[in-house]
Amino acid sequence: MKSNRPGSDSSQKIIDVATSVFAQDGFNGARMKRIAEKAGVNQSLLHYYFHSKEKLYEEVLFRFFSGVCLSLANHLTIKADPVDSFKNFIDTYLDILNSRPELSRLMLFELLEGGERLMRVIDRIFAETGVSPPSLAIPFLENARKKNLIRPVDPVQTSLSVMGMCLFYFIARPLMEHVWGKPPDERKFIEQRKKAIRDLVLYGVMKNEQ
Amino acid sequence: MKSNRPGSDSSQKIIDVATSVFAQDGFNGARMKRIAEKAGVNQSLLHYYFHSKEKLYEEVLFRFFSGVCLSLANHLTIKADPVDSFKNFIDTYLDILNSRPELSRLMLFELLEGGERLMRVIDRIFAETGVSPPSLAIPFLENARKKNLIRPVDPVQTSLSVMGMCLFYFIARPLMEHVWGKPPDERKFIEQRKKAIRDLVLYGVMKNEQ
DNA sequence: GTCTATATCTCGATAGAC
DNA sequence: GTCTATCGAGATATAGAC
Repeated sequence: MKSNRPGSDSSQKIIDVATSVFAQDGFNGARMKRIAEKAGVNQSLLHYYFHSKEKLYEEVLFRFFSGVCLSLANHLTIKADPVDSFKNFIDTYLDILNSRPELSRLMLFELLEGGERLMRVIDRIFAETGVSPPSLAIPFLENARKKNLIRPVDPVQTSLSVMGMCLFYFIARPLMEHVWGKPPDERKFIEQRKKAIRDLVLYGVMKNEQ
Repeated sequence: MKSNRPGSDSSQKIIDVATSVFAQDGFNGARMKRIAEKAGVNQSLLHYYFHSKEKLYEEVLFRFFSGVCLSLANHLTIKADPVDSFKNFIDTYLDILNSRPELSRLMLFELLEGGERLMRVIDRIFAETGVSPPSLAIPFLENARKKNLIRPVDPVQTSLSVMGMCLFYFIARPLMEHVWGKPPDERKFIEQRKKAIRDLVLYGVMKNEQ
């Protein structure tokens, strides 16, 4: 299990640890020393493999978001019933955010820092796989629209709304718990979150008979 | 207008500049040197007035969020018609976010860094003014609920949804423009954003006759 | 590939003159 | 109150032995 084996996998280990450290502290807050320590390798190995902190970070972003996009593309399926499609979309999105705590943090740190590096990564992913946010989101709205089940909503606005609702909880959790109190059961809370977003997107808060 | 006047207002100038620099770069990314330069004062003045970077930052957070809470409390009014109340709530929230670009960035940087300092600041604001997120949000839901106009939604879930929808646009703008293209008129886009959030919260995407 | 040792730089903070 | 000068810590990055 030690890293100084022949045909060493130190490089992969570094990427994995760096992903978690960058997600925890952001690019500015992350320390190369800490990554080396947690990976159990010498600090100069990071430079040997990845040249600089900047390059290491971009490699982390690319590998991580490639994986997420693939996972999203695999799990999102358009059902016959548009309501089922929405349900699947939101559930999948929240499940992925929940199973990879790094995702929301890497994404928001990047957005706050301007997002140039993430844009480059997204372009690269799109060029290699054909997957992009619009290509993931639009079919669901068009499907429902064709069947005349929904209002003619703007896909950009709706995407912003759904992403904001889904992402925000994972970022705001500590503050939310401080202000509203800690929910007794975290797993149950996620399920409630899913249902709340689903119901809000589909029906809003108004009573049906209104 | 120079800073070395008697009865100098350098202290206020430093706070103002520091607010914008911390919002731009986050606590870790911000540089005391840059704050001093942009404020047109010597770097050691920052330490003379605020002792340390940490203390300066907390002072920035407190003054800024106090102002925002006051502004929110002033503009939020419960109307006779709950639909008008919601409209007012969302419009006010988006207007404030739009008029103070630092707000969403300071808030999200704080959340990503754990939020301990923001929690302390919120407690302090609550102790001094009685204003807190629940005290701002709950009356609107209760008002509508009493009149039996809305479903019995969870206030925590609904607050998370509304805040997420409102905040996300201001953070994701660069990426959104990269992926979906730049909207031709920014002011118009904000108004569309208001309407989209309002309609989604009230009615969801489903057609009324559904 | 992996290590030790170190160069180089930048940051936050302080001492002390004025 | 405001300045100059500087300290000491800690960061990224590199040189070179093994």
